[in-house]
Amino acid sequence: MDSNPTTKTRVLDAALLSFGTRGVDAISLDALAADVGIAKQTILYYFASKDGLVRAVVLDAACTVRSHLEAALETAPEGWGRVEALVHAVFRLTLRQPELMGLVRELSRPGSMLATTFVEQFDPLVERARTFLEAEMLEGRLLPCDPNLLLLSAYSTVIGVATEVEVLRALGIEPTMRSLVLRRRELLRFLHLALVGSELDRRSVR
Amino acid sequence: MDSNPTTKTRVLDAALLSFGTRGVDAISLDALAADVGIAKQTILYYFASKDGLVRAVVLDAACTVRSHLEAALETAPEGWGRVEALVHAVFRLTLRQPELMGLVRELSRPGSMLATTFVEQFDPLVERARTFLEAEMLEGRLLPCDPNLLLLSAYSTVIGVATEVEVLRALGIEPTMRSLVLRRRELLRFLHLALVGSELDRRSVR
DNA sequence: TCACCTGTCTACCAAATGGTAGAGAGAAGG
DNA sequence: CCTTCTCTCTACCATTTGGTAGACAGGTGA
Repeated sequence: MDSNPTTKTRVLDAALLSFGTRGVDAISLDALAADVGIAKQTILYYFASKDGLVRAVVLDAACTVRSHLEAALETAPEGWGRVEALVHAVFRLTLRQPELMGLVRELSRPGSMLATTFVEQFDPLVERARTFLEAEMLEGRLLPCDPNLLLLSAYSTVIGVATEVEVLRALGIEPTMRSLVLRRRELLRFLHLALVGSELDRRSVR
Repeated sequence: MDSNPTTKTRVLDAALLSFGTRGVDAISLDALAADVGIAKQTILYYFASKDGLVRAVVLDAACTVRSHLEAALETAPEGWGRVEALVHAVFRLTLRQPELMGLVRELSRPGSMLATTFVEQFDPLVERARTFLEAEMLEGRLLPCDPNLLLLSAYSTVIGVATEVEVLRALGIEPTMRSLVLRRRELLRFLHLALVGSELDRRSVR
């Protein structure tokens, strides 16, 4: 770790945190500058405009998420284990940097220009996932279905379970570390049933 | 239908549309007034402040969603049919008023004050769903699990599949009516597997 | 007729916002 | 020592934003 981060990265980090938790529109450059402890103009020195800053933040976030997912796939076993590894990676990331997932949700608003920017970073990963699913279905280890729609269902479920804190509150579950682990386990069971079609042995859930 | 809606309801409707599709922060009172074709002050005559307007819109939206869900439950059969009926209701609503679901997503941002306001409207429905799930599990028609977490998974999946238009685009699926129907069918299969534990007969999917 | 209430408008305002201009400090290099 | 380049700052500015004050028109009841 660099103990003396550059001003630019400090701005990027603070922006990611603020944008991801409170939304891009809710954060002014003045507020962000005050947060970092610099003058607004210093931000505009590194990023031509607020739009430029937002784009940089989004690219940065996409890069972070992608590298974590790829790292998780590196060491993942075959078959169902890969799904498990990805879910674990998402939850780990959500725990450490909730703002990342917040930004993902922010971006997926219909019509958002940035969604494309963000999502393009994942094209290779999506392609890998698709071919993986097709292969598994062919070999009978996964129930056959449309891989695209399956990916969507799985994505929605994982992101939702990882980030829907307010809905959880409404259900009477306070979002603690413990409840996060429970949610992950329940989610894996849910996914396993939908994908593999049989009950997951609870003891085998990492 | 009232062919001559009051100014107040015209403001509410326009606000729901704008807030739901582009976000609350992105819409100024001036823009909204211009959209409705009135002066800004007229909005502030009916709603004490922008915050007041937003709250009214949220309550209105919650009421709409709730009444649709309740209506769907009225005529729904027992067991799995109830789940199906709810999913159909959500998709129907998403098709007719996408901005409603957009607002729901907007609200579920962590820390949003309005989330509570919105979600309180659904307490009775949630309670009903919970007891329903517990009863079904007891009688062996649903696989046993934590009803709260199951509700969360199901909610996330349904809302996600219904609203993640940008993610769909990234997967190469243009959001047409046809693809919406396909998504719904695939989602029901997904849910049926996870809840009931066996393959859903495709011909029986309404 | 007069007072009053409702609904809509024009005119205005203070604060905040994204952005520009340009000065100053300090290091680097000739 | 002087120039140049990098980085940060203060001082502004035009526009937008949520919100206030108050005028005006039309209807209603005493």
